[in-house]
Amino acid sequence: MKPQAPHCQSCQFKDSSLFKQCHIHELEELNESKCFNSYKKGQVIFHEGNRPLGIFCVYSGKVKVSRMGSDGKEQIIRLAKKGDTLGYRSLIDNTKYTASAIALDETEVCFIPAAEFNKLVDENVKVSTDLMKMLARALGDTQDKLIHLAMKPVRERLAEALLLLKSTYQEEGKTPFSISISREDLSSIVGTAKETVIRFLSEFKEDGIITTHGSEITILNPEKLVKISSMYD
Amino acid sequence: MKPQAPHCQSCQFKDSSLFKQCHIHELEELNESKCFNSYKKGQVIFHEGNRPLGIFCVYSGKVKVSRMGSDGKEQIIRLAKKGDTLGYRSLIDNTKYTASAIALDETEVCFIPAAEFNKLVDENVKVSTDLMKMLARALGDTQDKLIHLAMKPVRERLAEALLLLKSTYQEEGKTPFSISISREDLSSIVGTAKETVIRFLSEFKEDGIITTHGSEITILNPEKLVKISSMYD
DNA sequence: TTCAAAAACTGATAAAACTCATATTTTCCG
DNA sequence: CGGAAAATATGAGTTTTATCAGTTTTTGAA
Repeated sequence: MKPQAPHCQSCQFKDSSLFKQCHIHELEELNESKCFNSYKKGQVIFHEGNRPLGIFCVYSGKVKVSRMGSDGKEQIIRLAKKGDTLGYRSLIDNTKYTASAIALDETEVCFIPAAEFNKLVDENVKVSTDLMKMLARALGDTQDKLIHLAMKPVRERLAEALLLLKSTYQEEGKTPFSISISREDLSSIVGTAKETVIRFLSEFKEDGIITTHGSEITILNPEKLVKISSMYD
Repeated sequence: MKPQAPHCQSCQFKDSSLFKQCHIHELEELNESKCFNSYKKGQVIFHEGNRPLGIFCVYSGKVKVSRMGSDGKEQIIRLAKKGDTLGYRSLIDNTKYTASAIALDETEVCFIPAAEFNKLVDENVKVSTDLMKMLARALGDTQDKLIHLAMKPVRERLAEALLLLKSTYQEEGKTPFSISISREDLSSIVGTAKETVIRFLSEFKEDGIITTHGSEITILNPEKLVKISSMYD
């Protein structure tokens, strides 16, 4: 029933992923060494503290990358979607994973062993340049998150988080945008308590900005969210 | 009176900076194109919103990299010391500076034009590999900051900030560590209000962990700071 | 369909940190 | 050295957000 992984040469992300600059023979080699895997909602793709053995390419689904505090509180560092690369930072830095990657949906992922990845980066300058730009962009994004966490109140950060979910996961033309996400996960993106998230979501509902059905949130008025999120920019 | 910049070939950081893997002829070329500058305390080295024209190498002094909120609140993203590279993220990402670099002391900096930097990165794989690792490490550091900001209370973050200052700026053998830093800057590292910083510093003083003379803070008991900073790790 | 578990929601209270006001000390310029 | 400006320090009161306790709704499996 589950769709098999296509060959890298015919992968729908071959022209948009980190490997878009690869030659055909490189894609073939990639295809030989890669390993396809499925994860159910909640399953761990890689775990904080483990040594990276390669990198991951998301083929379908949604993934959260997050760290746990000792008090059980979770902070989501990044959201990944199909076509995204996971786990490259630790591999390059040659350190253990500092965060875990967990499937938010039924998710399919290709694993590329470190040896193959390193070979590719060494041999293809275009790939290594793209990788560098990816790192630079990720660094910029993380700095933005840091700034907003430090400077914006929860209401604005929540508005921003909803817009992030929309810009990350909205499919072409599917309007209005809807997503099923637990209040707990949402609070881990925003960096606050789940009750606080719920309260502000209720406020957004009263203002007609969103509606909810269970854990499903529908964004009716993204413009208002933009206005709220950038109140102090 | 001011010491002149030495040639890159005999720079004291030639074996520890980003350019440690350069050949002699590359260092010579670097030396030709570089431009040496001095900055007084408070002077801007590069400014948020401007386009990067190259990268900076700190030769002496201390630099803060920070962003301003519209309400005038500042968040310090990074502290740089002699031997460190500045402004590379924006250049690689080909975006405007998202933060400003400001001298915290009398500071000397070499500027390397983008063309020269890019040429070097293109031609010397070792340099580009090191640059990639630098980005990966910076990303890891920033993620750590994000997590701590989200999860740790101010008291712990302040202890951490003091340890960061110590690990960044303590000179070989100079014990106990002292640094002159405004409470305002310290609060911009921690991500809190300056009064809050002052209150916890007073507490640390009462506990004999630090002493202060004006804006000079001396760390008497770093071990206690470690204990405080990792209370919930 | 039903029921139990999980998740969403609501309210009350407490804690952490911010703001504002003001006193005191330090800095540094003339 | 003197004095004004800046920075540090402290106190009181307020705001924001967290925590805890409980209710209602949703979900998913028997």
